Amino acid sequence: MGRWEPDARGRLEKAALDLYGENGFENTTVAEIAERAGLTERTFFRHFADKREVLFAGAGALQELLVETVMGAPNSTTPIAAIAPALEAAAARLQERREFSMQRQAVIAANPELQERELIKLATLATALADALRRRGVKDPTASLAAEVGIAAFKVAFERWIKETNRRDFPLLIRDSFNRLVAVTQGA
Amino acid sequence: MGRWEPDARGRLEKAALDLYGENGFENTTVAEIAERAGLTERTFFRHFADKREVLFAGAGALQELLVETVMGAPNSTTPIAAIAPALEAAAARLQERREFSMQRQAVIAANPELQERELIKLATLATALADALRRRGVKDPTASLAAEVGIAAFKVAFERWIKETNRRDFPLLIRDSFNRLVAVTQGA
DNA sequence: CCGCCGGATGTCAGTTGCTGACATCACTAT
DNA sequence: ATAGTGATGTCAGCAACTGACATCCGGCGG
Repeated sequence: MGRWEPDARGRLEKAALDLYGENGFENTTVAEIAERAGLTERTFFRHFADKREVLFAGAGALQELLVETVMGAPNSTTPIAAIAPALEAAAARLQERREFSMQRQAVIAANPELQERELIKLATLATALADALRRRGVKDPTASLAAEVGIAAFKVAFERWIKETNRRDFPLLIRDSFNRLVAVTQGA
Repeated sequence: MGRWEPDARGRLEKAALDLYGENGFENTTVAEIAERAGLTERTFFRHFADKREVLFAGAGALQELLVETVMGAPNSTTPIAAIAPALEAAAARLQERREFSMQRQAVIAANPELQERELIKLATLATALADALRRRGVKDPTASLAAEVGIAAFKVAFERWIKETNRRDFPLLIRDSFNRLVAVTQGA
């Protein structure tokens, strides 16, 4: 056995999510999170850049999944046809951890600071998507536009997935968003 | 003449923008801003919720403009056709204060915290747009989708407007974004 | 003309997020 | 054995933000 209990980072993530849920984000101090995880405040900040970031540790993996899926699409596909499957794959990934996703989203929905962080993470995903498209030869501003629109579709689908009582399939909601997207832009 | 120099709020806004530009957002303390404006730190926080908000005071007016323009569109218009002119009007408004808009954007571009705030302001605009559409009888998720897509088009056009050396007309860039949008979603 | 009230500002103390510098201590490679 | 490495602890300090209370001018009723 090592010198310390293993998975300090994971303990901090769990303690933070639980405390944010129990007492709210604002009423939770970093010292409390660290204490529940059996660590010190200073150590928390060695693992996470700030008090919010602890909820967004998984964003990197999601970005990789998106980019890999886009890059793996057949060469002939249009930008949207390359992006949509990537977003569906990401949705499936989130659906695998439904409990966690919902607990996390409830915390975020209750606090504007956390919403800010979520938005910049989504914007980062959009940038990564646009980058992937450009590497596939798509020119700007088409690449940026397709990426931003894709993320917009994702946002709307995600909100529906969370809000609806009869839990529909998340990737299916993504597909539905894209279908409606076509209809909406037709009527311009 | 009043008891104090007039327009304390305006002085704070100008002092903040200048100092953020001169020394960077992080290297500027609220005490410095207040001092330059001839006020105290406490007074700064009475006018603005936090250190970032001082750069986003105009967001409310922009939102009103958007909503009013959407509500003023003819009854028969499609969601996108109602939104696009609103965004063009907003673009025109920003273009009127080109100097200010650019100075402000340079400061925001240099700091992630400010980008977060900008993103949540844009998200608020999207919510307001969706709300306006719903009041015009557009159902969800079409309303949310149209609003989010509209903001996406705005973001891309704004970035182009700022970046390009040969300053093109901002509302025209908005229109161009929407046109490309149709093409991109066709190819799904 | 007097005194009271209201609103914008100032003063002060306190909490909390976050950082830099340095210490500790098991584990590991030589 | 000894030195080095990496994760953690300790401590001091800055700056963002807040609540409580004081101040002070202007207006307004009497």
